[in-house]
Amino acid sequence: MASNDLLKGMLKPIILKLLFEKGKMYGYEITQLVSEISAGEIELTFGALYPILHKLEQEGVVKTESIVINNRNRIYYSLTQTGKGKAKEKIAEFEEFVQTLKIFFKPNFGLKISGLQNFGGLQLARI
Amino acid sequence: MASNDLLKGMLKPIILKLLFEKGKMYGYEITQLVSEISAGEIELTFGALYPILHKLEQEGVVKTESIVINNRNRIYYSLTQTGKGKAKEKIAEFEEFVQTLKIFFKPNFGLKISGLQNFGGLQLARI
DNA sequence: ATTTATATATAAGTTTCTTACATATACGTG
DNA sequence: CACGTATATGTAAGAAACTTATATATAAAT
Repeated sequence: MASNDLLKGMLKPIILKLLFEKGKMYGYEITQLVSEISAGEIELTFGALYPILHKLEQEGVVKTESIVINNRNRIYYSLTQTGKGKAKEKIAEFEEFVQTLKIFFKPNFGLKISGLQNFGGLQLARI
Repeated sequence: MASNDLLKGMLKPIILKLLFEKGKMYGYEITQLVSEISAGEIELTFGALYPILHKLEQEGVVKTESIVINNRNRIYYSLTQTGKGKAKEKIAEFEEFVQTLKIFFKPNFGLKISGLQNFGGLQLARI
């Protein structure tokens, strides 16, 4: 598994993305899918997951639906109408952020090469 | 600027990557370069930066060199020999993690399409 | 004279996550 | 039948990382 420190701040947008794509999911299912998608790289623990889900519900971003399957309780989470809008924003922000992160390991960080910035008014763009 | 939450855990690997590429840098310079590279998306605050640098020094990952320029003190940070090895590891981890993050917004999360997993033993790979 | 840029640093507080604990049913295996 | 593993949700204490506010000091620009 990836160094856990790297996860900070990523869990909420990942959960929102999953709910946005899948429509509705229950907690345990989310942990399994995150593990599957990331090929075991990201292990979303319950201690992290449930507080996030509860907070999202409290904020009105997600709503719940409780059903009993095989004598076991299962709580489905889905985005509310307003939650869908917020999720879209967060997902866009997240995607933009990942693009930004990628720049940090491009050759020369995608910056113009010093001394070659200017060729008769031509500007070198980001690689 | 990107939602600051997203930064958590990313600052240390970013700093290590910069030191790895640039050889030596001072604190203020690091904040400026991070801002430039990320086109203002990431603002590395001093309150975050200096504690990280001090901790890295304490761990023997970086060493310092203090000089006076224009009557102002300037402290250069560079990776130690052992620090270079650690930095390489962290950078590799970081890059792998960014690749993992990218999967979360691929169509179908890069997973096999349900019901089409198996074509006479052929396995669909990640997209 | 005042603001902005350069330069380093600490401290209080908040958020976020980890680790450990708590509870309960279902299923497979020796 | 006992035991472990999988399924399912949850709380609480603690650690780690970052934000915000504060402090200090010089140089350059307006």
